[in-house]
Amino acid sequence: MQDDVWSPPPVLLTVDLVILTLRESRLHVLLVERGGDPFRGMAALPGGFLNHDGEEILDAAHRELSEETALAAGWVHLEQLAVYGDSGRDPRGRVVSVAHLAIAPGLPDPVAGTDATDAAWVPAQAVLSGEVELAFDHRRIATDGIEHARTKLEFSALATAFCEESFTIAELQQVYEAVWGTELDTRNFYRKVQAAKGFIIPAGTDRRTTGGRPARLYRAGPKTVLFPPLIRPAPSATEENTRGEEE
Amino acid sequence: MQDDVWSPPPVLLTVDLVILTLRESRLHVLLVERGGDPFRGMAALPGGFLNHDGEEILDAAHRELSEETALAAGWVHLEQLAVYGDSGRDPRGRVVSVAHLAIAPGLPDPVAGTDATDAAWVPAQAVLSGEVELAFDHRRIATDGIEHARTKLEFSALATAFCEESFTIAELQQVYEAVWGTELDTRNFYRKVQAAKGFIIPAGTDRRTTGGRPARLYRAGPKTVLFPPLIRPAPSATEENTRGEEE
DNA sequence: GGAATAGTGTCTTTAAGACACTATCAA
DNA sequence: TTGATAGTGTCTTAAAGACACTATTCC
Repeated sequence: MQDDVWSPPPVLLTVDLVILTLRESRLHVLLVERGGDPFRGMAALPGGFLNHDGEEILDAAHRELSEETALAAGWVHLEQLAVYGDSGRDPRGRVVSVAHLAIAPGLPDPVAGTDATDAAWVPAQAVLSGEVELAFDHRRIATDGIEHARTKLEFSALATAFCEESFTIAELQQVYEAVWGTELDTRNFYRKVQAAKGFIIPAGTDRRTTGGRPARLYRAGPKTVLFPPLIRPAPSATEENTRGEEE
Repeated sequence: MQDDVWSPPPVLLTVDLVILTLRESRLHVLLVERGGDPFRGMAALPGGFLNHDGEEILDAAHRELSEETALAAGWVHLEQLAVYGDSGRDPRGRVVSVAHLAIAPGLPDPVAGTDATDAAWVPAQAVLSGEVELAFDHRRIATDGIEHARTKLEFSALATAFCEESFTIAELQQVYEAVWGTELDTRNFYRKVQAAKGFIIPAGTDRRTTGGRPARLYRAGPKTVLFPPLIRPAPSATEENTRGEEE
């Protein structure tokens, strides 16, 4: 079946990042303009090759993240999403990408990174709808990443990763509304976030004001698994995207 | 930052398989005995390198699966789990593994495959507990795979992948009990599987008998997403494994 | 009739959804 | 006092958990 001198085919590894944040109460993805071939000039997810043979994949993701966002490494949520390795996905050869999901509070305008001539926050909706074209299979990766975030919001405390260290319940609700692309009932939302013990805990006696009654401040609690979860409302058939439940 | 002639470090890609099945109403994992170095003679997950540069990752997983189980490719559930690429995980160098989860109905005793001198079904519990030692980081991969299956049973129709084409509700309950490692209330289970419309549908007028009242037969329905889901009971603190909910 | 397995019905509790009012601040 | 934002309470419905009996077959 295989030669005596057969040796496995090497591949090149990249990390690609779906970096999500909220800007003006809407979900945005960070995209870069590709500075080199292939797909020069086209929008793409930030990412790049491993630096050297010993670099850990997660370290590479952190490195790319800080190159693109100039962010303190400890403060953002970063997790592996999936591998994309179809043989035809990169014209340069066999390039396998480990996609990561990164989530951060409202970020400043990005700085141009090493491989990018330009970087910008783009509304997630523009990527999902196909209005913005992406290089490689990056639209698929971005779509998977956004869907992953939407699901994880239901069962984990991920939403707090979109917030500053302390935040109001109204701000937290805006996170859910922006990521899910729905509107939520304030009263039920208050009830549910407080029923999930350990999700958020009061942050001192601090308050903040913007004209009306001052809001209580909270910070992320110790629990990462929400119980009961905050199930997102089923999209009402007329929505933007229908969840595929049929086989 | 990088040389003019810098080029990205190549890595070797493997696929590893967490193959789950039910034997004697207990969850089992397929393990092989390694026939070559490193870890010669130690138990490991089935898997191997990509065959040639153009081979798709999923195809490689299917190939390894049929090499180990001699199974019709179309009948098993196979999905990507995650990537394991820590630089120290393989003494041969930088070997990155794409782990897959495979689930199949009760399988015959395995046939020895290409790289394996022996293969055997091992109770999942023996792997989770550490009673069986695995090569590389395969215990971690197997643990992640089992946990993935446990969670997916809650929200998807995955359980039917453990069953033959037609099955009884009692058999389906055994799947849940074996994978979760819990006992379930028969009456509530009947109610819940039937409340999840599209999960199972009656299979003709067929019945099967084993001494008592004949059972109705069902087959997998069109829905892959269960609503309402079948939430697994919270492990009661005294259980084998406690779910980490704290950070 | 008895053993064995299949299948169902009810009550209570928990959580979700829908819905409208009160509270606290600044100007 | 008005405008703005924060926060709460109730009723109804859906689903989970606990629990015990009836149904159909073979012997």
